[in-house]
Order: sequence, then structure tokens, then C-alpha cells
Amino acid sequence: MNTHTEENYLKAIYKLSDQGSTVVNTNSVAGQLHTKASSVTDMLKKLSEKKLINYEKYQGVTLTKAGDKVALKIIRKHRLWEVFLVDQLKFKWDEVHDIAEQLEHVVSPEMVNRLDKFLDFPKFDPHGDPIPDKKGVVSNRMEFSLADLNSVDKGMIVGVNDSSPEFLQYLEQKQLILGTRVRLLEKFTYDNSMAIEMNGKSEMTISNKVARNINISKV
Amino acid sequence: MNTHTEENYLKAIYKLSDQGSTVVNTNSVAGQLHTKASSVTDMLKKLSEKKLINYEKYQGVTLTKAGDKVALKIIRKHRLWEVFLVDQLKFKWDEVHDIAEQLEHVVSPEMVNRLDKFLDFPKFDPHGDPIPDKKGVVSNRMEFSLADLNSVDKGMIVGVNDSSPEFLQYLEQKQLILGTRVRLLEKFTYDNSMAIEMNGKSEMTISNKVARNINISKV
DNA sequence: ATAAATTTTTAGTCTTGTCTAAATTTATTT
DNA sequence: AAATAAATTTAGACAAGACTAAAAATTTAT
Repeated sequence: MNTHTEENYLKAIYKLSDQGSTVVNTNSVAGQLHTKASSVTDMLKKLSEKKLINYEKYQGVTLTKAGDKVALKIIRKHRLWEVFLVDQLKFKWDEVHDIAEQLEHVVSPEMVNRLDKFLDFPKFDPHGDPIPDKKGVVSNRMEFSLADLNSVDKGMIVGVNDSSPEFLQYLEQKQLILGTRVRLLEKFTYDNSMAIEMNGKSEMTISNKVARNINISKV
Repeated sequence: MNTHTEENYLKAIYKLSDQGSTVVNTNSVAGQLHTKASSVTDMLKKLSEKKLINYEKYQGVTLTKAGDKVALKIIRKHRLWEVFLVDQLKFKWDEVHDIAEQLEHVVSPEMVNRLDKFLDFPKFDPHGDPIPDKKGVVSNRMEFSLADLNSVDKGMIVGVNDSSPEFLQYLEQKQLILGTRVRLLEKFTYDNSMAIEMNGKSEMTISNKVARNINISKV
């Protein structure tokens, strides 16, 4: 079994590698986990020793098959607990991340599967992120960033790329919540900010940073 | 906040002190936590420093008000999660201890209270142990003989007064096992035998002698 | 009341995961 | 192609929590 900390590193690498498709460098892991690069290097050696990552000095890191499996297990647990917290305990979707971060490390494969069943096998968590199934299969979201809308086009908000309380509270305040239908009105090439229409009613302008962190799907 | 390990020590001391009424010695803590006496001494110094225990070298240890509060919080969480695992996820009552042991360390007062509400404010865990309320108030264990059920009322089997193989085998054969929920259907004054319902399904009649030797607790 | 046995504490070491500061490697400029 | 900048690794230290072996205190037994 792996320690709590090892699991967090693997999860961070998984996220930063865009589902394992890119190489991750030391500094970005340090940023993700709020630790220092030197701590990361130490842990990378350890994880490499355990064959959970492919690591060459100065060359960055990728997950091995085994490491990927571990990361997916953690993410499955995290997202299932988020569903539990929102659906059953009636938390708001922007309040559950930190709690799920703790619950995800509870070890009991049987419990995870029972929780999955209890929640009626949800496919997506409250942020619209897909929940890996028992075998680690992740469904696609058919989802892209709001920032990628170009001509006048529309979609529906189905998720976010940033789960920080600041961002989620911003979205809540601006009513950019899950299920909102957005339509691009105009894109300002100067700073890539965009004017959008929400639910065919109100209009507003959002920065590129915000747009990049909102995911939509075709409607 | 206290570490995981500190919490486990406080919980162990609470249990060994019989709800804080006796002094606990170093070796018994070591036994409870499967560590060595020297490790316990180290931790006792630390907990004493933090004013969570009263500790004098060689004289054993008791919890302070503050330490008692922390222990009760952990026990509350442990028992609430046990109810969740049994009632919602359909685990058997003898399968949940180790999982609850992990869940009890999740920190989120708000989540604990919501879980409590979600479970409909249970007073006892699946083993019949009382669940401290939000303020740390613990009700008595409420264990009594099945024979003392009078009007239509229910409880859960939590123990026996006769440990002879004959009796235990009888219970096993009739499926009157620990954790079984029983409900009184009718009491026959002629011989004090009683008709009971088990787990909301099957029914049977048992003699007063059998009933007297089965202990139940309110659920 | 003193010796023997038991319990507890101390001293010193180890592992995990973190850090700072310095050294090294890789990347970017000019 | 140097020179500078940025990223990464190494070296050495530290805190938490555990352990072993030895010393000290307390209890029990003679």
C-alpha cells in the first residue's frame, strides 16, 4: 500500500499530465501540492523506486501503468464522496473539495463499491468531472473550454478546471452555475475577454482566465 | 488541531479510563494501540504539554476537560460513521470498525452535524454503544434483557447472559445473532414466552428462559 | 526492610516527509 | 557560443512518531 502523501503526489501528477498525456515537471508538482521543488525531487525518487512513475533526472515525470491505476482509484473515491456530500448531505458544490480530499484516502475497496451503488452509479461529480468506474475506465465529457468558443456559438456549463473556493464562489456570485446556457456575443482580441449572454437573458463580460476555467458542452 | 496519532492516544485513554473515571497506566495504552511503552511515554509528555492530559511521571494519566472533549468528538464521529456504514451501505455490524477507524479522523464539524441529521440523529451505534451528541453528552448504554420488552417495542441484540455452547449454538441455529433487530409482537402471560419479529422479516416464538439470556439495546 | 520483579522512563537511533541553501543541469538570450 | 536565467537536484537539518536497550522508579515478595 501507499502512504497518504504518495497518493497525493500521484494524483497531482495525473492531473497535471492531462490524464497522462504529457510530461510533468518538478516545479509544477511543487506548485500543485504547495511544497518545495526539493521535496518533490525526494518523492519522485521514491515513487520511481516503487515503479509508480517514469522518472529521469531533470527530464520530468510520467505515470506508469501502476501509478495511473493508483491515481484513478483516488480520483474515483474523491469524486464519489463529492457526490455523496452534495446529493445526500446537501452541501453546495463549492464546499466539498476539502472534505473529499480527506475522505479520498480512506482504504476499503468494498466500501467504495458500496458507496458507488448507494449513489446509484453516478457518472459525473458535482463539478461535471467524470467518475472512473470500478475498472478505472473514465468516460469522456464531450466538453471543452468556454474560452474555445470562437464565432457566435453556444453551450451549457458542465464543469470547471479550477476547484478553488475563490473561483467557485466567484461563479456562484455571477450565477455562472452548472447548467447555465451561455452564448458568445463578442470576443475582444485585445485581451481575449468575451461578452456572453446567460440563459438568453442577462449579459456580462468575463476575462480569458475565467473563460478558460469554465467547461461547456454543446447543446 | 491535533494529529491523527494524538487523537488515537486520547481515544485509547478515554476507553481505558472507563469514561474518564479511572487512572490509566502506560502499559495499557501501549497494549491498546499496539505500540511500545517508550513510545507512549513520549506521547504522554507531548499531550501533557498541550494540556490534554494530566500526567505525572510513573503515576499514570487521566484526561483533562479539553482532552475529554477531543476524545468524545472522535468517538462521536466513529459511531456516526458506523451507523452510516450499516444503515446506508448495508455492511454487517462486525465489518465496520476498521473503516470507521479511518473515517473518524476526517475533520469537518459541519459534515459531522449534517451526517448526524442525515442519519436522523441516532442515539446508539450498531454495537449498541451510545453516540455523544453535538455537545459531547453521552447517554447511558441502555442495555437490557429481551425479556424486559413489554409493549410493542424493538431493540437490537448486543449480548448474552449465558455463554454456554448449548445456548450459543441454539442462537446460531435460530439466527438470533448479534446485531439482529428484534421487535416484540406479543407476550404470552401464561409462560412469559414471546413472539418476536427478526430484522423486519421472519417471526418466531422464544421461551422466557431464552429471552432472559439475550441482551438488547435501544436503536 | 531489603531483594526481586515489574513498570516506566531515558537515551539514542530510524523513517517519513519537509525545508533551506548551495550546486548542478538545462533553457534562453544576446 | 558564451553568458545569464531558470529549473532541478544534492546536501544537510529538522519534527513527528516509532523502536531497542539500558537506567530508574515503583511494587511485590520474601
